[in-house]
Amino acid sequence: MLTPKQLGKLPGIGRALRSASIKDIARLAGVSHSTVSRALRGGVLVRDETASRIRKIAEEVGYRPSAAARSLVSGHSDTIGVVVTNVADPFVAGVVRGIEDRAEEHRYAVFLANSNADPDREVRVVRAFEERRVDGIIVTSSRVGALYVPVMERMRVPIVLLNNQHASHFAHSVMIDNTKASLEVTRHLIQLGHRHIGYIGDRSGHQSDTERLAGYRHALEGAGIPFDPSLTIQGDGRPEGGGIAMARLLQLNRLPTAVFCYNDMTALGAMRQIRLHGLRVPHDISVAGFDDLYLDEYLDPPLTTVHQPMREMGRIAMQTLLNIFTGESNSHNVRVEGRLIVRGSTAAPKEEQ
Amino acid sequence: MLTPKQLGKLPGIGRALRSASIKDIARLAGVSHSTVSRALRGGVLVRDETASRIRKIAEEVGYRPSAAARSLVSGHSDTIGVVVTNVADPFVAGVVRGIEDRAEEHRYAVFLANSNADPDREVRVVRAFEERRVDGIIVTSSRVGALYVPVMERMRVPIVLLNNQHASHFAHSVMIDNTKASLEVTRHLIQLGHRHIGYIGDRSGHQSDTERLAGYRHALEGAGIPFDPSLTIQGDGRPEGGGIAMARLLQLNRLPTAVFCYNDMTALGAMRQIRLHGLRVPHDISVAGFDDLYLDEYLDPPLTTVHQPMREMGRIAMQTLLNIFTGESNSHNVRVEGRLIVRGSTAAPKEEQ
DNA sequence: TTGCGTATTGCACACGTGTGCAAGACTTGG
DNA sequence: CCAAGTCTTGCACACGTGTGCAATACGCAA
Repeated sequence: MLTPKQLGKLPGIGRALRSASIKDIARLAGVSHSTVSRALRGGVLVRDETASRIRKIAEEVGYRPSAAARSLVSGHSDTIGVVVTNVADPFVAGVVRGIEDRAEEHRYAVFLANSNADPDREVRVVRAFEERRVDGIIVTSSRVGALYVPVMERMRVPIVLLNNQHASHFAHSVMIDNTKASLEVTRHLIQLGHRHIGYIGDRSGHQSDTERLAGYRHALEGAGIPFDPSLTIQGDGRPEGGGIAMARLLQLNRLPTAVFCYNDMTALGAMRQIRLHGLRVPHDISVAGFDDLYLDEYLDPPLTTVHQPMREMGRIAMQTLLNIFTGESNSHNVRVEGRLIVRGSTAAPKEEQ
Repeated sequence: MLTPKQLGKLPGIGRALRSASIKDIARLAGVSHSTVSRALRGGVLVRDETASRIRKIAEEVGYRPSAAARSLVSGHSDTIGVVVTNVADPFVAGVVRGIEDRAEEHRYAVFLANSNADPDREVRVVRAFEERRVDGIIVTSSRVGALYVPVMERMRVPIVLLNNQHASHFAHSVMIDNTKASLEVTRHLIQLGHRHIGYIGDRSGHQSDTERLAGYRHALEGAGIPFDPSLTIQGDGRPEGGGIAMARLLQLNRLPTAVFCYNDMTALGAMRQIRLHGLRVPHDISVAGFDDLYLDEYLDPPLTTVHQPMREMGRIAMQTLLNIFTGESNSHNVRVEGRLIVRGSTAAPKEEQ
């Protein structure tokens, strides 16, 4: 152990105004800071005895290299930035977990920032990332993809979009195959015997909404069922909007016998609205969602949905950045497949009365 | 705009190997880098005309100050670290959102790291935070609070614990009043007429579990109902554990008429198990939870629970750090009150047969 | 002993930003 | 026209780490 006197050699360390630097260790070991740097990094150009002495002192003073100083000279920060609309959204939280998983494996630190779907805030967030010199950026579910183009030009920082709009303008993206998955859901409903199927979407203009609607229409078409615009209603991707939209569907003269919802949160609100109307799922109306949130199987009835591998998608997004860092690839556009999961919320329609 | 020739004066900028620094701007403006620094910071010691010329150039080259260089000299990073067990847990996600909200308001960046309840990983995470010189740390729901004591000693970094064990060993914490809230829940069940009430807890050893159990027992005591150990079963804080625990309660000779669950996730599993047994909530068994997750009111029946203001608790934790940074306070132990929310999952017990 | 090669270490500069001090330019008053 | 004061700017160093180059010390062969 170091004596208090030795510690006294380090001005400020005793009372810890700042943490120990390699210069402090150099002073204690009686060598130059260069030697300390080499001993703690490679150790190749330093005599074994000297190196181990230095390492011992470093251990004793609890030395931690300053990432800021290191990144200043190395040119990279070993840090990435993640912009999300809202971490409290369970889909987003799952994605973030996957990102962080893989980042931690490779010793990258993760900055997390909520945009709250507010463009001004998104601008501030991106500016903060620029100042912190993140090595890469991942953006989930943003509507303002265009915002990131100048950032890429200026910083030359790779940006991976995850389920974003306008992903095609970017070199890197991870997207779920919305059209195919919603085609499967709708086909499932058709196979059960439904021919009067509603669709509750997200706010208009969202690419994923457009694609899911396209899959729905494609399935109807394939089965020779005419598309009925009155059965397609906008929601907001949350239970509130799902409930309101469902209420409108329930005012139609001829009720749908099944409803496909943009996502599970929307389905949650729709199912509640159906219950409030005194109807039962799936006896009166079948309901299907999208995402496969953890809670789906605990609902009554459990929700039929599309499994979207959120955590895996987060991992892929981070892996894409890692591949770019190591130069293993220049362009990445990953298309992830969804998987239909049939549970109790969908069933054959009751007999026509 | 700058001509390509002017841009050529900046080696590497044209092809953007690194972003522009104040030295680059100084060269373009024909002044020293000190003048640029002053112009872009305060602007007080610089002639107006010079300052505006510099600002214009900075704008044109898309200058962003390097946080690393700045923090090296300033001694603070304007960054905090958040350690969570798992972001995908909706309670945790809510807290993180609150933290990030307030941090963004004050221009602090947030590092997020999952520990996955793995002590080794938690150690690595904290080491990474040390190297990045975070100005403060917030830890949620960790079981290894003791880990952070040496970190505080070494870095002198303020640490705020949120719903952690052993919070009493630390100067700063934000906790919900578990005992009082669970006392209220249990009293609510007693007032409905229940006298045979089960409790499904978290894994043993968790402080919050101990406190919630204490509130439960206290309420029973106050009503003159003897404590029956066979009605108290361990879960794991997740639906799976809640289901398994409930299955054991359902094997008792005399079934409980109500069950108070450690949290809503546990209640989710318990309710499902009750349905699988062919019984109904609340007709046969009432169920209450803890947390008030967004999905509670969309369940069938909607879940009676304790509202835990997760987002607000996150904000308070961040605010505590900010207060410490500005020297406004030295010690902070905030106790947040829960609020009983009665919904459809609790009702009077059916008539004794 | 001398010469040469190698192992070990220190010097000095770089990264980008901030700031105390001094020097120069300019203004104002007499 | 000169002196004193103010305004504006540059120099030089600091923060903590990394690294090319030179210097020194050591071992070994001739």
